[in-house]
Amino acid sequence: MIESQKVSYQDIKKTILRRIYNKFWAPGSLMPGEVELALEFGCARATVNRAMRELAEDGMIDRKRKAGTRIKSAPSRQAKFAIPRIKEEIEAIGSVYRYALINHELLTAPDWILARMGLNEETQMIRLSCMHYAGSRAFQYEDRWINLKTVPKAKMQSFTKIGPNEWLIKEVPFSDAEVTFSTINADEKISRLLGVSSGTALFTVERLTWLNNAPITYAKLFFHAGYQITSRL
Amino acid sequence: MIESQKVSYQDIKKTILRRIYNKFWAPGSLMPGEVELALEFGCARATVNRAMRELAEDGMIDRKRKAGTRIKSAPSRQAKFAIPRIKEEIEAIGSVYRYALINHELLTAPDWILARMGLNEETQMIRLSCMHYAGSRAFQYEDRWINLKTVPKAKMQSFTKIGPNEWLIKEVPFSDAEVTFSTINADEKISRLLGVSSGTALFTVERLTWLNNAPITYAKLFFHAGYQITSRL
DNA sequence: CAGTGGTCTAGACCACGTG
DNA sequence: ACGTGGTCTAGACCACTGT
Repeated sequence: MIESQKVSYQDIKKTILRRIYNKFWAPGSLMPGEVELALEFGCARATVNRAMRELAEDGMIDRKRKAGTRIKSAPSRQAKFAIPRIKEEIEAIGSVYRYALINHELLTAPDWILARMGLNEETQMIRLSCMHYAGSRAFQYEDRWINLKTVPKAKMQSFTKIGPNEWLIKEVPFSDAEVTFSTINADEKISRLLGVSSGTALFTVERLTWLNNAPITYAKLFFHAGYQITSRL
Repeated sequence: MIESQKVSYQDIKKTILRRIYNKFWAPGSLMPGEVELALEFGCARATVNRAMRELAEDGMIDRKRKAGTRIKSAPSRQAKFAIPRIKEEIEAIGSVYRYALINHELLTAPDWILARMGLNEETQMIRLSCMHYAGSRAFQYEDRWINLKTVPKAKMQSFTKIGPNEWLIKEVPFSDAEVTFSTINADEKISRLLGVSSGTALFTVERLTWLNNAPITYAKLFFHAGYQITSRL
């Protein structure tokens, strides 16, 4: 048998993974350096580098200059969740997406919002309440705050036909975001809007975004009963 | 001014991102190819390639051979959640981790578990019920199923001192996993175990893992009231 | 078929961090 | 100080896919 093919970084990844599984290298121990592996696999160091870089991204190994590369004793794999845009999520399940604005007001942000955004001076914001429907079923209630200091042009928008999320995605780029998953018992108001009995456990997502340290928006999303979010890795 | 520094792929990433923000290239439109950009930035194509590859991973652009690279009209950024190991999560907040086994039985898996794992033949499994405490506070209730066909050595484990999660991470590598976040109202049994009133909204995580298409384990985790999970991106 | 991204090479220099 | 990973280059060939 002659190895006619060039060695690909993916082959190297697989081989290294197999060795980790088989404890060819003990968890926590040092594995050979890039030069040595390149020699062993008969390829360029850059190829080994790419394989190992991706393994590090996947949380299988720890790399440090000078110290070398270690097998993680407890591989910390990360789940990646695509944060879906609600319109697409609903249309993906074959339902018709419908949006309704419930309330729209201009006001001075209360302290808890300022704190949540890391602000400490009086700030004008827009607060929106809206509903998102899948066909005739209530899908999500949205409580949205938009910082007018960062996004002044939001003042000119009525948000009657297009939801704040869609508008913001189109109009305002963001550099950083924070997403929080949690759960609450539906209160009187929300249970009425979502058509569930009071006290029902609801999945909630909070989302904060910034543009270079300037807070753009805060949203709390309340999903219909039974909502779940899944990820493969 | 002379550009003395070499151009790094990170600089290129930033520049391209800025251009996307500023709509220098319209959303949905084609951006220049790697060769052209390499010329513009005065660097090697490989450098541009790395920048663009990462932007594609981040969900900012779409790349296709021959067709070229397009700005995504709706950037689909992904949130990455580190799936924490409970012991570390508890110790990270400065509490003492304690584990307690409630029940341990060997049985033939019921149909719903088989279906969930994609199996269709009678299978022996171990079912474990356990609690995880942070100091004196109940933190999580775990309902765990382990497939003995894939992990026969689990039969020899008592799981009285070490939790199934910790044991599995150490002993059994996995190739694929599926994680689902959802929420339920606490039933009588679980509310008692977690020390909350019946009906309280609880955050739940379901986790399924495989080793090369062979199902290893299914776990449903019920967290204490108020639990949340956060990610920055 | 031809154009674009995907990957590999061989060599080089640099930056970080351990000893 | 020096070894290891991090990055860049210039060039090459390949693989996919739109036309």
